[in-house]
Amino acid sequence: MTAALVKLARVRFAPSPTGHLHLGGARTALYDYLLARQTGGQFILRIEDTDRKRLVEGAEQEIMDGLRWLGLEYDEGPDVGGPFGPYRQSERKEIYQHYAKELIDSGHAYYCFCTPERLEKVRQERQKRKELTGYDGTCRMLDPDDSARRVAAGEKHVVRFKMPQEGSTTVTDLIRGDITVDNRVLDDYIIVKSDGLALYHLAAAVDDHLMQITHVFRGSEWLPTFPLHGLIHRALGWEEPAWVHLSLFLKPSGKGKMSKREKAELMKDGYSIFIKDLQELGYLPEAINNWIALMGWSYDDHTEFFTLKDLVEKFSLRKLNPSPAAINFTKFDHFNGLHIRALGTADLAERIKPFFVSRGYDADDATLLKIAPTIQEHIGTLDEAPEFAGFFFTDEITPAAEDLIAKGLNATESASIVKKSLAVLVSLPDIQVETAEPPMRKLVEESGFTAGQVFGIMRMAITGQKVSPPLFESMEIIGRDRVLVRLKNALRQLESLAGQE
RNA sequence: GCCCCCAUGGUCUAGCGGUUAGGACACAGCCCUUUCAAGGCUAUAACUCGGGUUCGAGUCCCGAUGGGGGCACCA
Repeated sequence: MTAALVKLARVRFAPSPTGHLHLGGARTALYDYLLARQTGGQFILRIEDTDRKRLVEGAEQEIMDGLRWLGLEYDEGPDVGGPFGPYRQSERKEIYQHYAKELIDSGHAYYCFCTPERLEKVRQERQKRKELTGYDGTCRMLDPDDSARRVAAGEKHVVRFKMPQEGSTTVTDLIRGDITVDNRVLDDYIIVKSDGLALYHLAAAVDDHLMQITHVFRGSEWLPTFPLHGLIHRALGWEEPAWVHLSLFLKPSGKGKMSKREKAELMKDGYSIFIKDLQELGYLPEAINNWIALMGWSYDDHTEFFTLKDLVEKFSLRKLNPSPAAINFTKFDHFNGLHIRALGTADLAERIKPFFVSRGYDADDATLLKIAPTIQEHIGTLDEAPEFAGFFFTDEITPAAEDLIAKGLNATESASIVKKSLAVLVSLPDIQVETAEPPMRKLVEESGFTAGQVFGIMRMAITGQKVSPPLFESMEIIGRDRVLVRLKNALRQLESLAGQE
């Protein structure tokens, strides 16, 4: 009901293609998507590739693939187009130059001819004297006409934003309120590099304005340059978007951001902060969305299970939390289990298929459909499916003889159990759960052994595993003939062991 | 060093001046049970510290401490 009153939001996710799409980026994109969908506005993907040196081959594609896999379809972007394109900053060079010129003409920016070497020297000297390390303002004093002539003559230059030298600047963050900074600590930031390409600060401001972005979600690492961004909009006479600085994700211990080495270490535990890895590790996009949505946002006391659709409905800027959050993979596992169990049978069957195939199993759809419900409550990630249920697709079940001996029994007793079970099963018209289970339970009662002992041996004989899906359901799927063969093999092994007793 | 942000159990969080400080994950125990799970129940566990304001502060203000982030012709 309020949605109709809310202005349609145009929200952008603006990653730079310098690496993998990770949890932090995914959460930003998720919030972007949620606000856009909730208000009936647009979700835009903009690639911030102004730094040509840091480009990583394939990164842009991975971002696009990742977003789609997560279900975060964008309405405008480099590969889908849109009315405000191009959506790659490297293709918008002239646009930025136009506005840089405008800033220079209006006295809000100036040309700077200082070399990187000189800058570095100044920085070091200032550091030694424990002064602010910002630009010393040498070119700020130059006569604009002179500067323009030097530029026209082809002299190498950058463009700097002219920061007010007195007073303070106040910018407003939606979740943190007003942030006021002394202008003296602000630098005359470079906004156009000597190669003519704009730096983030200018490019993002220009694009956000031109693309009519209403809300900017970004990481709180942008807080220090936040005043600059506000000032650029103001210098150009533009209304600022609503700024939302999201809290950072900390490593599981809560102490700092994850380092490169720690990211690699994580993989050993079956975790990763990269979306692509998570997909391969058998996590559901639904679970990722649910989990990261709750890291920095909350709904109410009791609901924590959310589908994407739920989130679109329930998301609110008001409930965003400014404090940093430690990544908790254990909770992620919990959410993944929840979402696996929420899947329909056919859906689950389809999703586990690639994991069987990649393990070399010839997994057919019909069988997959049958085993899906038997494993649904038992697996935490999709990639556990093959190790848990691979025995459905192979006849190479080779349990070790000793593993066929039930707890508290010897080989002779265990062999007799198998023999009796075999006799019961052979006598049955079929091996359906309803047919096989009652007589087998009767056998347990009459034999004096425990259910655990009898079914334990059968489980090992039939599945080759100590842990498996429910026994009778598994037997039905495997089929009578194959079950009998596996039982007979087990009997043979046990008898040979019994002979040695 | 300078600047900025943050602060409720181990972790994610609810709380928006008066609550037995609520929930979730994890952990422990119990129930269910042919394994592993799932599910149900129970338990342990928190307002960083110090000053104010107020009849009354986890909640408002100031300071300290701690944690995080930033100080590039990267984003």
